[in-house]
Amino acid sequence: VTSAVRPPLSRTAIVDATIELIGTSGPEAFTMRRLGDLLHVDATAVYRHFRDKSELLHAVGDRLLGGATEGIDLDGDWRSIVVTVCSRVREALLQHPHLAASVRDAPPLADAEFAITEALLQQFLRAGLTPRNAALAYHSVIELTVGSATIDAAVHALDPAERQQRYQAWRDAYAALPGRFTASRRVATHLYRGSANDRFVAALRQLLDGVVPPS
Amino acid sequence: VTSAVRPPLSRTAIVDATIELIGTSGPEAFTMRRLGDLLHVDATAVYRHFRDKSELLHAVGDRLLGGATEGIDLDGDWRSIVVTVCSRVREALLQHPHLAASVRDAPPLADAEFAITEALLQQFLRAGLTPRNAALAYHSVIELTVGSATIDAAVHALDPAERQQRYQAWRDAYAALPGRFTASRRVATHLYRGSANDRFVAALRQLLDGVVPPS
DNA sequence: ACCTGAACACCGTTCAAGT
DNA sequence: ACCTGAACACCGTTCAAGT
Repeated sequence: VTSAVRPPLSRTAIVDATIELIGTSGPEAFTMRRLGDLLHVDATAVYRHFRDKSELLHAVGDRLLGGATEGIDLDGDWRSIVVTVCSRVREALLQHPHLAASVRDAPPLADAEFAITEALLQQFLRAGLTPRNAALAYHSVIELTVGSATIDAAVHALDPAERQQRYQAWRDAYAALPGRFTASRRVATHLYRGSANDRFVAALRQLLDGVVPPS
Repeated sequence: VTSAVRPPLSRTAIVDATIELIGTSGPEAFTMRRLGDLLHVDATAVYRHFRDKSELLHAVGDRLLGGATEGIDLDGDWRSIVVTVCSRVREALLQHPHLAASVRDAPPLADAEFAITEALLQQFLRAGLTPRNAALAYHSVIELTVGSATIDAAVHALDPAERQQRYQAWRDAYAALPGRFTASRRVATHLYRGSANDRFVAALRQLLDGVVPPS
């Protein structure tokens, strides 16, 4: 009997498997043992290729952020470009909340992060901001993007029906508040409406309007 | 020999101890076993008062966010009120970064979170927004606040000298990028300038300007 | 060179038993 | 009523041993 020849592990294969694991079963499903199972390898074999779990997550982070600046027409409307890049970053962070930790700990993650920063700063300069204000705008949009991803991450893992159910439960909670919470009761029905991504884009566009008032 | 009479555990005492544990040794030092040690009690005794770890963190979160809406003159300038409340929320999250996780998982945390939501929504309604737009504005400022806290948390834990050193290292990294990163090199010297809190306030004010264009 | 498998030092949590 | 302590089902990681 000839057994199937398994190619040796590689950093690339491990990163692929990690992303698959997170994608299918949610971020909390990622453990080294489960990763080993998926790779049909002992869990500890991964340690030959990555020093530890955080180094692996780092590599995953760079992979996921890698697509954020791909194939973008850098001469289009600057607002739209910023929205697209940030939406992609948010999407990548949503896939993997652990990623937010890597992002916050050491900004210059790797190539992907530099490319994102360059793209955003470029657009802010194109929009006519001074370098100083471009830097501020960059910090602002990144903060909003990371915050949106952080907040939405848990709900994002649910399937659509469960998600809507949870949003409804939250609306109900605000609607049921006692007397002194007049504003909450009045607004309750409008909270968590639409997709989280739409809310993010709306927020980002408003932020950009504050940065460069629309003419 | 009369042994010292230990008062029975209470939710309050457990929350106090948890905050102490996090405050002194960093958030990763918090485990149920260590909490038990600090309380001079078996780790599992806590389970009589809290269903599980996440419920305990929930209560801790509410305690820390409790001060965010205290003593605020709700008839002042609405922008300033929003900035103050959000700054306090950010400050609370910064002190205890792992709290951001509890915040994101289940918005209706408890009393403190309802009070914050009410205060913010109230101000947005005062500013003339429709309930629908007030809800959007609320989501926006919370996302920015959580994002700012998430990003700044790691650096915030450093002492000022180390912090400036790290910011300088990041500026240097961007300044040293190769040819095609023109925008990054041009803006590098302006990145991470001023205090993180000032950057946050600047971002928040710009967001508010986008929400309600200044007259 | 690359992987295995036992082992270590932890986790959160349950539950019968104690007082 | 409240807490203990053993136990369970996990973790990430190390390291000698295998091939």
